[in-house]
Amino acid sequence: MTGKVTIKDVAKAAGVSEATVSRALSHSPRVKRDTSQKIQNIASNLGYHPNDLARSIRVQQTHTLGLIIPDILNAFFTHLSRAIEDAASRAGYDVILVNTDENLAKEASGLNLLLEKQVDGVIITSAGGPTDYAAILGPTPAVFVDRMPPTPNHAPYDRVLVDNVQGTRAIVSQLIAQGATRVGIINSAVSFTASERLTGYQEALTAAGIEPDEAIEATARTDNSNVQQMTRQLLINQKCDGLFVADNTIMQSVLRKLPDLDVPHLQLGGFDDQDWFDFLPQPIVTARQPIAELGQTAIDRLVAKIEDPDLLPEEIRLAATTISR
Amino acid sequence: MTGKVTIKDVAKAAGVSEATVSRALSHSPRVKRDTSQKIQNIASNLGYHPNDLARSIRVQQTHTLGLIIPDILNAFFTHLSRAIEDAASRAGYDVILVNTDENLAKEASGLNLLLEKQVDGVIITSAGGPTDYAAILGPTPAVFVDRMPPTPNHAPYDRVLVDNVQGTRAIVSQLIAQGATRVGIINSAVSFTASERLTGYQEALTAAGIEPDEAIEATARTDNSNVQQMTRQLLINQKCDGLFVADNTIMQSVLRKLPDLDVPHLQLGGFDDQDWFDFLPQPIVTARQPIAELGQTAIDRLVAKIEDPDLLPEEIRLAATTISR
DNA sequence: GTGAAAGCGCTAACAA
DNA sequence: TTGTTAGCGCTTTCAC
Repeated sequence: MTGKVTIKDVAKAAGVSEATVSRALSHSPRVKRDTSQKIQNIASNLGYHPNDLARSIRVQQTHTLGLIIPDILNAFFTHLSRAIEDAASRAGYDVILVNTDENLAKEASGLNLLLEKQVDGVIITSAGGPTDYAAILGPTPAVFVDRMPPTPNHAPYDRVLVDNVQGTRAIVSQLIAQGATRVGIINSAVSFTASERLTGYQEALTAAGIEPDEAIEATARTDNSNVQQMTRQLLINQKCDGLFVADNTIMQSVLRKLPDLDVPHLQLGGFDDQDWFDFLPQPIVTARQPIAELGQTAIDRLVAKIEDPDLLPEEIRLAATTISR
Repeated sequence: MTGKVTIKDVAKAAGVSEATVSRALSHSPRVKRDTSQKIQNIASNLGYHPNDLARSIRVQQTHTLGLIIPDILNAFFTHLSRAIEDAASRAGYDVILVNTDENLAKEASGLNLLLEKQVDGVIITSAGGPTDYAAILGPTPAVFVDRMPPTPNHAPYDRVLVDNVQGTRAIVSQLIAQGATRVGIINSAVSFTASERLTGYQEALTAAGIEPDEAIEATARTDNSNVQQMTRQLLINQKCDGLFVADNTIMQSVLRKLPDLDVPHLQLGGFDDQDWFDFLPQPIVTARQPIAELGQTAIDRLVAKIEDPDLLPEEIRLAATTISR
């Protein structure tokens, strides 16, 4: 916490009361121009920085939001947090970020940390546990983004989600259109995402007159440690000529395995686009998620809820765009 | 800012004074076991979250650090901030991040924001302007990481930097060892980085008995908008058979241009490693920066400086590792 | 082992 | 247009 100069020092130096300094610094019209000007100068000369903590505690608002994500190193979340920060900034809020690494304990302690810092609201990418968010959050507004909590009659929070079913269906249909006849799936360990993407996958198969086959529906571990082996299993043993991969971290493991496998005609598709996919020798069909809109919408809803706590929660679905290379 | 339940509520419910609650919650030994236990329970039942703002203002410390980086979307900074956050967390500090987009005004306002939030210290990747950091920071401890400010007799701050000269020299030497005879450079727009990397580049040429040629020393714009054209200029017009690229964002533009150029035997090298370079058809020689150590060292120095303001600043150089593919 | 009271830096009535 | 005062939620002497 910085050394020192407080409003009192400025007041003293300017020969006015603290109240007047406060008014001058917030450009209140109720202070004379000269006085105001003089105070500004003195403040700046003294290197005065208003203490936002004191201010927040007084006005009961921090104009700060909390953001809970699994891991900033995951490219999807890198982009999502930047989008959220930009949107928040436009709305006049700062954001504090917490990485959970999909760990429920870290998520809970991160939430507590944010609440102790008195954030005005939080945006959560749920780690998907049985966490009782309402109990932790109390009256603090929240919105879930990208993933919903698995509560049965879900809590009174907004949800801003991608249409995973539609997105996956489109990709898998595209793989089939490109000639794949037997499309396997390596699904995500994140249950919310996984179940929706599995549905989309199965719908696409059914729509093409293909019977889903459980033998080629695999699920990655959280750390993806089994993905390379699954890739071999699906592409070699099960002779899949198409493969849908549920997220970008799994895709990375798959790409690492492919050169060993000699499957030049594989039709490969996955959720989450990354710009370096352009550079791959192997074409990939992906779903580009509407990240900027996700962030903007989440902030819009959260700010609305902060300003009007009685606002009823909604579930908003945004469409993903298919990209073929 | 969350609704409500304060230490006063807990005190009332427990039939004790606020002071006792405060002691109980901070596990002071000066409160009876039963009392303490009872208070803990009541607090938890009431959903009490201590107000960290009030606490910070009272104890004059926020155990929060500020981090100023150009852009979290740049993979190097994504990793750096995660490393810094992890190291900070281990040391008992939270961190608030600000993106500057290499914009001096944003850097200055971001710094002010952090100071108003009363951070105990800041870590800065300098945008490289003539900013008078000492004037803005006042007594707040700071350490520069990755890039130093261009002040002549530099301010009393620690600097944790990568050995750009050594790193670049190693890469360019490797390109030559692999057969390149005419190695061009596309340098960074960031002046600190650029000048050091240029030195390393020239040293490698000289060491190999090659005369540096200004005609093949180019500099990218901040937004890299001229990189593709420069790539053509160097590889086609100037007939370079080797190319050193000063950072990962420039590399991305170069990679986008290469397929147009038909230069299969190009020896390509660049600073900043990315794991997806493994998947490229084109091999690349890179310098892997010691990001985790960079973050840990920066935090170590900053925390030391917070605890002992009289600590003398140092400049620490960490070596980069060359990776050939 | 516990309570009363002061005060961190600020803003917002209320007065003047 | 400016000053006085109270108080936000917390910790910390200083009493008892």
